[in-house]
Amino acid sequence: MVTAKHEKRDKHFGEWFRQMLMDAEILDYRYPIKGCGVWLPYGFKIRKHVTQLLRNLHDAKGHDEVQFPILVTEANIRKEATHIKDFENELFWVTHGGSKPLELRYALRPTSETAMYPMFELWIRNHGDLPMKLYQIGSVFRYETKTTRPIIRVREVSTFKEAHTCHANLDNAETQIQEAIQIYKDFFDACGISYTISRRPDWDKFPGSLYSIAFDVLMPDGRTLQSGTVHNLGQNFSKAFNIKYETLEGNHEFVWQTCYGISERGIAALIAIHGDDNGIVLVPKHAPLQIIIIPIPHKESGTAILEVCSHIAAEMRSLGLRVKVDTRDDLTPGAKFFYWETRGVPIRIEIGPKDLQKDQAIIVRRDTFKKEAYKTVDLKTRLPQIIDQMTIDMRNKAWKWLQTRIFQVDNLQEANELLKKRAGIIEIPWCGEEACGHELEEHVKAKVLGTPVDSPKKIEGQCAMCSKEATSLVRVAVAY
RNA sequence: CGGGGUGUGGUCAAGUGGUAAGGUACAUGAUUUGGAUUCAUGGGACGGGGGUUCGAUUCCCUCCACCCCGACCA
Repeated sequence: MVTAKHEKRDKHFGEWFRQMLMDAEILDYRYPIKGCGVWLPYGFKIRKHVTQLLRNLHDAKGHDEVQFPILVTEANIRKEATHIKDFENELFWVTHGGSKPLELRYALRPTSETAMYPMFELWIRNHGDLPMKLYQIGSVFRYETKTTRPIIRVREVSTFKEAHTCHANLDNAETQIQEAIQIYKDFFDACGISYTISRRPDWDKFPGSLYSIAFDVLMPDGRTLQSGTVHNLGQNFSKAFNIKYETLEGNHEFVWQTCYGISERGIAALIAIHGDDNGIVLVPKHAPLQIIIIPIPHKESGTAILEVCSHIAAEMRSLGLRVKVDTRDDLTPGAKFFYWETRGVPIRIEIGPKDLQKDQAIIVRRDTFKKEAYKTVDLKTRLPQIIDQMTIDMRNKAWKWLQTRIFQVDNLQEANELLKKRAGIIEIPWCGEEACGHELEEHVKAKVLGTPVDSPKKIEGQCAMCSKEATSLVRVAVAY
């Protein structure tokens, strides 16, 4: 009997991940430009479900979807000083129109604040225009590093969902931050992805923000992937872009802003967290195909088997499930098992001559490979249950795994040893001083993720660096 | 951006200063079908540009792309 193995995934994660993208036909990264990849039909369908989930979550909280241009004027991109300072070295520039050099060059947006906010200035007139909550899903471009990795570190982020909100005061902006965090929690929970939420240290916050809160996903190789961020921008950008509103009293005030983003890294996390050595494993919600029915042909009863298969398929479809019967006659059933396992189809139904006799079907779960026989008449009620249970089990498994990879230590040596072997996320007492944070990063050669937001723990003891009284735990991990 | 490595059909991979094995995938036809059935037949490759040479896939330079380490970064 087949069981789920994670040997290759855990020991050679990079190689495994690339293999998955190609084998499961998610993304072809052989495009001739560094850091760019092509979403394949199957991968694009997964992407569509994921982006639709994001749309639903944002729409439900009163956000409106928009689409801004990719080109940004140089003047605008330079308006907020700290912002441009951080992005300067990562910009792609458009310098020519046809064969003529442009007098004013354009940048490809590395994120869309500087594309959107000049328009916000025009749109926002008075308190009635607030709050304004917009989002878009599109591409941003960053020319930043030699070490690109498909989906995980790219030069064209092709699935960048970014939301931008404007508010009348800081309190409302803070409330929005909480709503954003909840949206992202809902998102990752629906995907069955485990995560930590940390408040980034000041030296690592989004350029131009008051503070940043990040969702980090621990990958099987022990490195964290920053997969979602929520920023409180304060009035930094509204002052730079002159976004003002008229109050009830007739005064003109700068708006308070937030922004929060999530990218295709969410899909990378989805693949990495649930996948095994046989392929990817999709949460039923996002699977382009949720049930694959594989007939086991037989000389005499072959036609009858196919009839039962299509009957079951029709029944599943009437439940709103995405289902398909694999009728290809040039492949053996075994070959089909492998084919659909690679692509992560959550449920497999096998129907052969034996099952026909007993009026039953064999149900196999992709995550556990658990095989069970059910009466054909019961499928209609049992399959939705199995799918729900599978979703819950996958999420629980992800969280359970994460818990085993978070370590609380009180000294640098222990932290260093754990991080050296990429054990996971380390939590260590910290006084909150930047100098100690940098010392920590240098000592363990890893990145400070920040202080816990999800489970603020009471902390007694001393800063592992300076021995002063610790004010909080700080998380540190080797990051992507 | 610094250091190192690698580019041979879709993919994996031998080999050569005189145009190139094999596996797998693909196509066609048979045969099989409860975990990748077997056989036959077929098409398809030396990353781009420049140089050395009678001749370059092979040697040199360069560009592009990929991989590893570091820096930077979501």
